[in-house]
Amino acid sequence: MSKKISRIFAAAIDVFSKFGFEKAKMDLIAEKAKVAKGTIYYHFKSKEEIFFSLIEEGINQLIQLLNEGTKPLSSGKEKLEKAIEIQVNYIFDYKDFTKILLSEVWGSEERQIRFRELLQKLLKLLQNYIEQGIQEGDYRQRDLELTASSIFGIISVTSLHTLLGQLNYTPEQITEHVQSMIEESLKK
Amino acid sequence: MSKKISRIFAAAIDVFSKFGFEKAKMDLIAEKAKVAKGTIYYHFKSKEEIFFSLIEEGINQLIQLLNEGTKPLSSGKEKLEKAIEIQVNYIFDYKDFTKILLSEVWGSEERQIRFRELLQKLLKLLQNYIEQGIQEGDYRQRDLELTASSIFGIISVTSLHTLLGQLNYTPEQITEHVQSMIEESLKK
Amino acid sequence: MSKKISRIFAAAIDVFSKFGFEKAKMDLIAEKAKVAKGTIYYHFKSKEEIFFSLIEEGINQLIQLLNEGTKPLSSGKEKLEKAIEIQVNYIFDYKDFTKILLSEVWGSEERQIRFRELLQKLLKLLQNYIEQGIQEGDYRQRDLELTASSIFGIISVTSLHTLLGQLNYTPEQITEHVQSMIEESLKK
Amino acid sequence: MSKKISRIFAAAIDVFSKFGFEKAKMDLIAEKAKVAKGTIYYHFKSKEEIFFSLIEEGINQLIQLLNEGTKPLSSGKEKLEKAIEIQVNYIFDYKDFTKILLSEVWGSEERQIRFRELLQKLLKLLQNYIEQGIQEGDYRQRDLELTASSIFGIISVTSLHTLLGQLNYTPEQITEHVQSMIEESLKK
DNA sequence: CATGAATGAGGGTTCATTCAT
DNA sequence: AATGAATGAACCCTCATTCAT
Repeated sequence: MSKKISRIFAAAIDVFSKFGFEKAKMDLIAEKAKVAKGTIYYHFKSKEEIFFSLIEEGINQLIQLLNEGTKPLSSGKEKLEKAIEIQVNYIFDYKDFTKILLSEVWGSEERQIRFRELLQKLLKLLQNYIEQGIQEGDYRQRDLELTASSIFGIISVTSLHTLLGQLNYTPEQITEHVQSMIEESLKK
Repeated sequence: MSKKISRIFAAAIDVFSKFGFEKAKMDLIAEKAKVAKGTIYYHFKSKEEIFFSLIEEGINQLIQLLNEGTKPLSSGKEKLEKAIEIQVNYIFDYKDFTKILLSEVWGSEERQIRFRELLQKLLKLLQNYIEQGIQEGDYRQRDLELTASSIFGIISVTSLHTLLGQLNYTPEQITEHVQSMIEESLKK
Repeated sequence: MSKKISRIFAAAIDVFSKFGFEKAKMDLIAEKAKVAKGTIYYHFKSKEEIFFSLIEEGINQLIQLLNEGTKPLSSGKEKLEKAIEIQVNYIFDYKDFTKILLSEVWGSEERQIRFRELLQKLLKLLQNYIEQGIQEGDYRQRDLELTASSIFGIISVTSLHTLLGQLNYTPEQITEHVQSMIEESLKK
Repeated sequence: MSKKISRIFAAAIDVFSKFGFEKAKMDLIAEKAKVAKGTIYYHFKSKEEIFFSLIEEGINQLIQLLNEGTKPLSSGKEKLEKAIEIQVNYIFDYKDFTKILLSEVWGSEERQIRFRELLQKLLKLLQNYIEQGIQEGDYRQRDLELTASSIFGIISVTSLHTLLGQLNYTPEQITEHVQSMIEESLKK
C-alpha cells in the first residue's frame, strides 16, 4: 500500500473518530494526510467508500487476531476467554477505530447495513467458541446467537464507557470482569 | 403542552429515528408536524435542543417506569429482574426512540455528552438494585459500575440487533435470556 | 410572479446567453439578480430547471406572438410572411434568448431533447400556414416537415450570423430576404 | 501521423460528439484511445486544442471534397447543386462530426469564434458558385452573403433534425429537397 | 516518447437558522 | 403565536492540467 494511501487511512480514522461520519470533512482528512483533496478521490470513490474500507480493514484485522490468538488453544472455554481478552485489548489499542465502529453501526444507511454484515463474521466466531464449549460439557445449553450478541454487548459497552470517560478501568480489569461474568452465566 | 408542540415532538421522533440526527431535516419535521418551519424555531432554540428535549423526555419516562414498576417490590433481586423486563419492553414499545437513543449516545459532540449524563441516572438505578441484592445476600460481590454497564450493554445490543433485523426474537425471549444470564453471573 | 423571481430570470438569461449552459455559474446569476444563491434554489429545483423554464417561457411567448400576429390574416401566404417577420423581429428583440435557444438545441442531454420537443410546436405552426397556402392554391406541393424545418433554418442561421457579428444586416433586410426566398421557392 | 495520435483523434470525435465539448472528459478520451492521459497532453496543448484541431481537419476535409467535386463542373448552377449534395452526404457520412460542428458553432467562446472563421471559408465557396450562376444568367441578383448563409442554414437544420431523430428522411431526399428549394428561389 | 499519480481551484447543491410580516 | 421566503456558509466531488519518473 502506497505511503499516501496509508496517510489517508490514518487521517480518516482520526477524523471519523473525532467527528463521526456525517460531520467529518474531507478537507480535514486531506489536510491531516498532507495530500490534496483530489488525491483522496483518486484513490477512493467517495467518502462512504473510504469509510467502509476503513471499517472492513479494522474488523478483518480483529478477526485475524482472534483466529491467530485462539489457534493454539484447544477447548472452547479457553478460546472464548482468550477472545474476550483480545477484543478488549484491541478496543483499547485502537480506541479511535472502536469509537467509529460502535457509534456508526446502528442506523439504516446503506453503509451501516453493510457494516453490520461484517460484524456478523465476528459474532459467528464467538458462537463457534461457545458451541464448542457446550459440546465439551463446560457450558450449559444456551441460545448461541443471543449469547454471542450479549458478549459483544458487554465488551463494547463497558469498554466504550471507559474510553468515553464515564468509567475508569484498565483493560485488564475489564477483561477480568467480562470473563468472570460470562464464565458464571455459562458454566454448568 | 400545546397541540403544535406535541405534533412537532411526534414528527421529530419519527424523523430522527429514520434518519439519525445529522441527516434529519428540519423541513421534513415541519412538514410531518404540519407546521411552518419557523414555528419550530418559535418553540425550540435549535435542532439540537429539540433533539435533546426528546431524549430527555424519553429517558425520564423510562426512569419513571422503572421507579413505578419496582416500587411494589421489596428485594433487590426482584427489582433487577423487573427492571430488565421493563427496559426490554420499553425498547420494543418505542423502537424509534431506542434507535435514536442507541445510535446517538456514542460520540464526542456536546449533545452526546449531555446525553450520556442522562443515561447515568438510569445506570445508577440498576446499581442500586444490584447493591441491595448484594446486601441481602442474593448476589455475590461485584463491581457495581461495571456490572450495571454490562447489563445495559446486554439489553441494548441484543434488543437492537433484533430490532435491526439481524436477530429474530420476541421481547419475552430476550427478557428471559437476559434475566437468566444476569442471575447466573450474580448469584452466589 | 414575484420581483425576485423576475430578477433571477433576467439574470439567468443574461448569464446563460453569455456563457452557455455549462459555463454559466449559479454564483454569477445570483449576484446579477442581487439575491443569495440559496434563494435561487428556493424557487428552482436546479440549474437545469431554471434553464428549461426560461426556454419554455421564451418559446411560448414567441408562439403567442405568432398566434396573435397571424390571427387577423386570412390566407396562409399572408400568415407565413407575417410569421417570418415576427420571428426575425423576435430574434433581434431578444438576442440573448435566441443565442441560448440556438446554441443549446442540438445535443443529446435530457434537457436538450425536451427542448426540441418545445420547438416542434413552433414548427407545427409554420407547417399549418404552408399547408393552408397549398390548399389555397398559392403554394406548390412540398414536403411540409422539410419545408418548415428549412424556413426555421434560414431564419435562425442568417439572424444568428448577423447577431454574432459575421454579417451586417437589419432585421428588415433579413425579413425581406427570407420572405422573398421562401416565396420564390413555394409559389406555383 | 502516428498511430496514437490517430487513436486520440478518433476517440475525441467519438466523445465530443456524444457529450459536447464541456461534458467531454479527457479521461474518457484517453481510455477510448487506449493511451495514458498524459500522452494526450504530450501531443496536444489542451482540451481546446484537440477540439479545434478536430474541427479544422473536418472542415478542411469538407472543403477539399467540395473543391474536388466541383472541379469537373463548369457552370455555377451545376457547382451549387453538387455542393449541396456533397454537404448533405458529408453530414450523413460523418454524423458525429456534424453534431459537434453544429452544436458548438454558436457561442462567444474564443474557440467558437475561431471556429466560425473556418466556416467562412466554406460559405465563401458557396458564394462563389452563386456569383458565377448570376453572371452566367442562370440566377437572379441576390445578396450573396445572405443567400450562402441561408443555404447553409437549410442544409444544416434539416439534416440535423433528421440525424437527431425528429425527422425521417434519407440524404437523397434532403438533397433533392434543398436543391429544389434553392433552385426555385434563385432562378430567374 | 509515454505514463498515471497527484493536484487544487472551482461549482452545484444543501439546510439550519433568521426575520419581516 | 405563527409563517415561509430568504439567506449564505459549508461541503462533496469533478476534472483539466502538471510533472517526476
